[in-house]
Amino acid sequence: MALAHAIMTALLDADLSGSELSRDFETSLGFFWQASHQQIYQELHKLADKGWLNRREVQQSGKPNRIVYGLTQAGREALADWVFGKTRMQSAKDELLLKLYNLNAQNAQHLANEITQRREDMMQRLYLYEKVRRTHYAEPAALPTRHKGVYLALAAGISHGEQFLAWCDEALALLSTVEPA
Amino acid sequence: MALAHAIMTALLDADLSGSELSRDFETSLGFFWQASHQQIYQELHKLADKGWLNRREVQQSGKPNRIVYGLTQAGREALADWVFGKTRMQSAKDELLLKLYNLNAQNAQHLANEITQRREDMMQRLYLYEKVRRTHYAEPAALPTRHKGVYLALAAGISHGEQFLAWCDEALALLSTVEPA
DNA sequence: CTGGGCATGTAATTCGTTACATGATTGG
DNA sequence: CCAATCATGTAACGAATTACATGCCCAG
Repeated sequence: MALAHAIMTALLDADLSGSELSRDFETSLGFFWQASHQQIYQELHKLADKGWLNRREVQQSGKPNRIVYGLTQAGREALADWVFGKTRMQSAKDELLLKLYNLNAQNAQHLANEITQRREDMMQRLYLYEKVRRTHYAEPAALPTRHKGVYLALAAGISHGEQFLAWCDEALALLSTVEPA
Repeated sequence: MALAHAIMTALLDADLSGSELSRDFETSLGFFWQASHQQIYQELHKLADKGWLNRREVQQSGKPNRIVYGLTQAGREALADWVFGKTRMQSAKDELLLKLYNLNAQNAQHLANEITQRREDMMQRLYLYEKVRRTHYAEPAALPTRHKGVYLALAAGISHGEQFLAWCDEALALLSTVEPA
């Protein structure tokens, strides 16, 4: 049931449409939660049926109409309760590390390429995160309470990203010592 | 299909039974791949049917018999091929960070407790990882090729863990500035 | 000889992914 | 007008979780 709460969390600050939520799950929120647009649309229907979200259609000139969802009071309460429940999920699955277990002279170059690619993706992401930090969270201790939590999630993303870059460098250095087949 | 390859990877060095695999997925491998025993038993049957694993029963005095699985030649080849395919999964889902988005004066203490708990779990895990590194991977550049890959996965776990501890400290410090309700 | 734990498994349900569909809009 | 794109959605399938089941051995 965690996707439901992820969606409601994304709606705390602003009402959003399915595609806007989808984009959030690819960028900011995407660091610690992923969901496809298909999942999101399904879940939005379920949540609206449950009475945790309300739904309204917004006319747009020169664009398809958006269907915008917002938290109801019941939704806010369900979300607040959920925070006190048991926290279970902390899954991390990474095929790349699995593949490294299979390292040999034949595939070393291939794996090095994959790591290089990921390094670049992470740099890109870090650049965005750092920009957000500078512009909105320069002085964490002075933030309003809820924003402190958002800042901490951002900080987790940034420090994980920096650690990852360093690991990539170590990995590429070590892989370069593997003699090609 | 990645669970199949995770299991085969775990069987590269030694033949294992379902419960032994299960334990591996909780500890070493568990850092970047998780699987329940139910999933593992199901997948073992599938893989044996496919001819990628062989299966033999080992009599044990004073214990239930173990059913031990090992890679076949076909399994080794399928695994080697898989390394060259597209690497998609890098999912990370963490309810705790999601909950931090919902930070307020009421739940700050609860969240601080959860972070403290996770910090201790991670310390425990790091202690094990560091011990393995010291005893088996003291000089990475001198390792045989495949072990270099295993080392890199371990190194990813360790540096991620260290980063996480630092983040926990930052988080606890900032949470302590939230006035209780 | 019984209660608890371990190794192995099955079944039902929920969650997530892949593939496909539809209408409307904008760029060329 | 045609191709590409966006927003919304459905269907089928595969993966993962939850709940339950069975036999066997050990400790008390």
